[in-house]
Amino acid sequence: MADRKRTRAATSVDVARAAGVSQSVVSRAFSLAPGVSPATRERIQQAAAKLGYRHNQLARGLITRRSNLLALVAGALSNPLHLNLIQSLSRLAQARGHRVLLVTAPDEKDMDGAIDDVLAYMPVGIVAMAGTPGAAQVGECARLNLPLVLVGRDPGASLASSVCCDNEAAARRVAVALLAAGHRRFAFLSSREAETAFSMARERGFCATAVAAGCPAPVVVNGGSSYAGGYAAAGALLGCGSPPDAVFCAGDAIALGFMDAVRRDAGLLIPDRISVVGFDDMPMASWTSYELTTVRQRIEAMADAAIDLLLLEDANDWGRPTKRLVPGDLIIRRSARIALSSVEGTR
Amino acid sequence: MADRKRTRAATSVDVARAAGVSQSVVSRAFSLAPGVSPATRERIQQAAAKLGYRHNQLARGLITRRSNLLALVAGALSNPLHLNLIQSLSRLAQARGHRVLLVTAPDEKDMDGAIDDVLAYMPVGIVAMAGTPGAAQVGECARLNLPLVLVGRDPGASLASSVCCDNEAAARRVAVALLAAGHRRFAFLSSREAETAFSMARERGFCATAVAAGCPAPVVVNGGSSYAGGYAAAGALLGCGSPPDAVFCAGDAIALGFMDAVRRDAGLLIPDRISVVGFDDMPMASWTSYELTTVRQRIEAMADAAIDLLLLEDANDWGRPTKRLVPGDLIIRRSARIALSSVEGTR
DNA sequence: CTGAAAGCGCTAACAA
DNA sequence: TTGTTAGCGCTTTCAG
Repeated sequence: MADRKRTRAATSVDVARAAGVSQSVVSRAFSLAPGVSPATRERIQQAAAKLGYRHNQLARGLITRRSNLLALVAGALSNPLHLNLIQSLSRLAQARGHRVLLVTAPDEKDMDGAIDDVLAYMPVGIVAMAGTPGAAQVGECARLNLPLVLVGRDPGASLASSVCCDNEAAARRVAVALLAAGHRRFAFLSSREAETAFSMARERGFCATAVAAGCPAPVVVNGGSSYAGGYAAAGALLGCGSPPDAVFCAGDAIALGFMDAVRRDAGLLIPDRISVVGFDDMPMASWTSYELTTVRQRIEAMADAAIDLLLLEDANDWGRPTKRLVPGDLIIRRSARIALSSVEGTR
Repeated sequence: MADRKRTRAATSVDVARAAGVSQSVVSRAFSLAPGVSPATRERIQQAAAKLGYRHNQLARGLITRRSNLLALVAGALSNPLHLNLIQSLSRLAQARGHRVLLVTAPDEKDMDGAIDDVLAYMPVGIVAMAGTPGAAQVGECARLNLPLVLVGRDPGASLASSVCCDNEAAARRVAVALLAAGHRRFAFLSSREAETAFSMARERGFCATAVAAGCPAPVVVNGGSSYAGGYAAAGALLGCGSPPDAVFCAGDAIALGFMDAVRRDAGLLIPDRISVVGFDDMPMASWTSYELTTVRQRIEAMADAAIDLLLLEDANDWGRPTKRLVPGDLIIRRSARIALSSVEGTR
């Protein structure tokens, strides 16, 4: 019955006419601005509801010179945790009145194109994940005074803000716990081509602590960042001489692959003969086949910090880039000989 | 040097001035419309590049009455495959010149609010995943002539288009293969509160085929859709009387949980004493601890079909809703006693 | 092939 | 508290 032949959606002008007020009052009513009497506001709501009016975000963004979109630029999405991160980011952004514009880069190195084209939507800011934007793009954001925050990646020398798990500290904690349980011969399985900063930070914290305790320098094997990589690394690691008694992996997928290889091909008992520790705490880590001891990343907290930073920089002007570190939690399961008592207060 | 004190980004007017043409020619040049001489086009490109001009999508969307955003409304994101789906969707949409506006619903049932608010961005269309929009919202989209396609969910009686794995056919194929290998006592582990249509379609195809072959009706256990659910289901299933000799699970996570329970608690050999088959083919299914025989969903193909449908409906007017079924591939691994030869042509 | 002009639906001064 | 008015940056007739 309410469908006259109007083909276009209702606008604020229609609402104004229906409510018997001017269009600008309608605008104020919907932007929650002050200066509208409760009675008028009510009439406007009624009229709007009746007409099925919807606040046009494009028009709003155009005049405001800023959409309420938060651009999420993603590189190589591979880890199941990326899904949680996306979800948390989107949920939290929405709670603050923003929506997420998701742009995936063709590959991890090419986030720059993605950043560039998201600029056309005048977002409130950009969150970059699973990849690292190039210096040129970071600079461009700075020039435009557009908040940019990396999550899960170290910005290195660039001027972007970031929120990161405190990889190095967590890795040190792992080493300390392993040391306390009597392990001495360590190995570290790194991620990808070892170029990723987060993997290097984990390696650094772990190895430095082991060496400082008088152990031989851990063997570092680079087998790629996946299950297959971890599986393959086992061959390289266990084939020669005396195998390590504890291995720390740059990611859970690696650790799980390594465990499977150790059990199937080497026939070594975990953790009796060899302890393995992962990083991330993805869902599979807790499965009974693995019960992987690992470092949990607080994804939700990281998402929250990222949005916080973004909105904060949006309010103020670009200052120095901020770096926010979120601690990782050591989750003790059964893949490593670590006594719970040795890690008081890690959780 | 190029930074004069201009604080606002360059607009098409600036470019026009710099190139010595009118603004409308600039517009044509950038919307790839015909009717601009190569020479002029070149001059415009130069000027634009020099000024760092970016086509403002908000303004374009406003005048055009249609942004080039594709709204992706997601319910409960849980399965690792959801990440692939999001990624594929976004990649393919981008390839066609669109960008993805991601809106996550607070919970699976409440996609309606999400749909409602995405309408304010005048998207080209809406893709719904991991949840099912309510009838009211579907109707609203129809009224607005806005393409809506569900992926991975059956639209039931509603007027939305959909692209789905052909769950029933795949389930039948699983039953046939199991039957051919001599299995007779079947069980089906269903998903969630058994209300999800996709789980029911799998159950239907599987059970009907088993019964038609003269087997006793499969035992159906509902343990939730996760690893934990599958793990728990094993207790219920293996505790009483004669255990099944083959179990088909509504999802891989369930199957993996079930396998772990069978091996750890019941001590039964897989596949010698009991065959297990999953659905989805998530990455973990191929891990050597499991080597799960399962039905692979062609995520990429589904994403492609979804976008296709959307853009097609966008071009034409809303007609009858279309339903596109994408076949599932039976992937033979070692968790079930199925001879490869018995399933010719499934791949 | 190019230019002038009229808006898209909204916000934000400014006036009343 | 409300109304008037001038655009935001772009597409799109319609003339030249």
